[in-house]
Amino acid sequence: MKQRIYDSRAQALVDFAPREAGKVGMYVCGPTVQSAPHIGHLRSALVYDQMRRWFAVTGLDVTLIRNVTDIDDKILDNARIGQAAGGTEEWWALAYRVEREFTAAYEALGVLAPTYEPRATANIAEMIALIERLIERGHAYQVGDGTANVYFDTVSWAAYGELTRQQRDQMEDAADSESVGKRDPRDFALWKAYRDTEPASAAWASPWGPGRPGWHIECSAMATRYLGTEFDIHGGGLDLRFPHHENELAQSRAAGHEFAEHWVHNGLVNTGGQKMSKSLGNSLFAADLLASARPIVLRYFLGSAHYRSVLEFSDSSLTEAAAAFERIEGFLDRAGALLGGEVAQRELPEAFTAAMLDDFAIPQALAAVHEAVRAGNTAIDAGDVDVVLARAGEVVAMLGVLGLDPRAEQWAAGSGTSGDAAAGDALGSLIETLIAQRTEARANKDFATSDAIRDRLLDAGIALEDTPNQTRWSLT
RNA sequence: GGUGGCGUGGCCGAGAGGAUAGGCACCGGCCUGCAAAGCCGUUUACACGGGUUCGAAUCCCGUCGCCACCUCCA
Repeated sequence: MKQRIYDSRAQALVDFAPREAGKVGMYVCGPTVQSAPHIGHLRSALVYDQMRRWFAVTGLDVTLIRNVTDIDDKILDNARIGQAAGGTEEWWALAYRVEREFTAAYEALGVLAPTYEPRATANIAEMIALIERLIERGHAYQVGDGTANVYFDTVSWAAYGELTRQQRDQMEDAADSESVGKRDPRDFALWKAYRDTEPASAAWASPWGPGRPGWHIECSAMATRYLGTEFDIHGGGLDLRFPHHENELAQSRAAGHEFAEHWVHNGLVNTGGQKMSKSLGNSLFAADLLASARPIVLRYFLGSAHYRSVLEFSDSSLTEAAAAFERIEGFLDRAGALLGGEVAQRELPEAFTAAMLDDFAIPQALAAVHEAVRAGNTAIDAGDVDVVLARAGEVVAMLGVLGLDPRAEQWAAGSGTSGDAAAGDALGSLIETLIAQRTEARANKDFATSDAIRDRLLDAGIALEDTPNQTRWSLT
């Protein structure tokens, strides 16, 4: 069975075959590091993380490039706002601080580091070279007023609009077209002239004069630098289809590069049926989410809708995701207790593989996980060790592919007892003592005492579960 | 005005011409001293109106509602 993937440009599911056998090159638009990461950023990163993990499972050597846009209007604006309020942070310090917040959030979620993470400011020379090439080929121009502004000439590129199937004359005009000397309202900035209201540190020398790059040119330059003029997959959020990706495609093709063979776009996150936005006050910041749920539960939640669908977030989302995920964890715990140790990974079930090959259908893959959990639980109740081994091994394998194995090193810090190991041991020892007292009380049919012990522990955040041979405890 | 998408049971969320997706919640049963966990089972669906078909949530037409994007000194 072949890998199927939905190509946004073709607007169809297509068979995916790497351009070069055994290898896949992916470029994903990373964040503009202007303010704190939110749930949408996390979802996007996770989508491509799970894609690249799956490609690796199928035997491909993945090169994943995810950029950091660290120079942009909003970064300069936010630094200016901070300084106006009495702060001292420079735009580049702000960008770097926010970049580290993103990295921390990605790591907390178990998003693997990309193969490389280029910064826009480290690729200015490549951008300038690309712009020069576009001017030479007649697809870009410096405005005639002597400023350093350079625009892409959309009229010169007949295929303009091919990604999103838009007709040039049907597009709304840009509001700024008159003031900056564009030949056509649809033309977009490749190089933005330095203005004296901006910090000198935000300007680079160029053949047209000091300035900084436009938004889109960076991705064309970086994708080409690290993946070549032709590569397999370009991804990003659905909101980037136009203008960002349309422009990237136009300028790259106009420069004579084949560029991305397939385009993929991940869906956005809604709350209360609305896109989240700062003006609505419904932003869901990564830091808050990571503080209100275990990271692995957040990761499970973010994978609970297909990557191209809108994902709805509500107050109960994380609670529900926790309940669902704890069901899986509970099975692994029970299976581990029965089998007396680590569960050896087995082959992936057919249904799981089929789901992943079908455009990364993770909700269906999770259904396969739950099927195995249910069958495994039944086998535990029946004492059928062989079946328990098989199902548990499959569950571990599937969770591994999705980056959701609760026993993985990644999650060690965020699970179980807080504090150091000694404190954990001391707590465990205390609990075991109380459990022993309760077991004795139960043996004497002194249920008032046994229930009191259980209630006290529950108040302290420790839940007890009686099994046929032992009483197990867990933190709630 | 243009482009793309969506409307599935209390909630989340798959599917896409012919059986039960899955999870959460709820209810009943089994198990348990009682719980918890687990297992079994019941209930509640495919926005609306037409059409095609032996058969439509799934295809076609229309209507309604909702969402995203439409170029960056916003």
